[in-house]
Amino acid sequence: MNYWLMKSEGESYSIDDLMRDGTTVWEGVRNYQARNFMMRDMQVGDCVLFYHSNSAPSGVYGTAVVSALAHPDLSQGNKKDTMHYDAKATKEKPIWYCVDVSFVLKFPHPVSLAELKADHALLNMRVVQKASRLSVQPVSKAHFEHVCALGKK
DNA sequence: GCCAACGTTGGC
DNA sequence: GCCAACGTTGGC
Repeated sequence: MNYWLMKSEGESYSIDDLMRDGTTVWEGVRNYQARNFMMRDMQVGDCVLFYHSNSAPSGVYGTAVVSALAHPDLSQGNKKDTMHYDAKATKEKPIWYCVDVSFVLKFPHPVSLAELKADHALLNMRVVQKASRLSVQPVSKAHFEHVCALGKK
């Protein structure tokens, strides 16, 4: 069982959207490190901190669970999706993969990045480091549980 | 293989 | 909107 933090721009797909949908396909990741975490390390049942970036405030808004192993990201073959289309990918040899993620909980108290940064227990958490751009990051069990405790207050 | 140029991310 | 940090591309 692993623990993760996954980022979404609050404007494009929020915890409320996930609550409504129940499950979503985590399409659109175009970073090899993030892809590799999804492909190699994510298992069904892994716990996810759902992070809103570019939001007011940015921070962790709830939790989710990995509900399907990595599978080809269909948006790589869609020419109309200029952000995600990849001319080097084929159906036989996809480049990009993604998992499915299901809603678990929306925090009554979203934990802002400022709060995460101010908390000494989270000093080594990746998301609080400067310029932490990776959109899929591993999180320790202790950090995961600590953030959940803050969010449930 | 180096590295400059470029595009993207994301906090502020 | 600005800009620093980072990843990728492509010329050499």
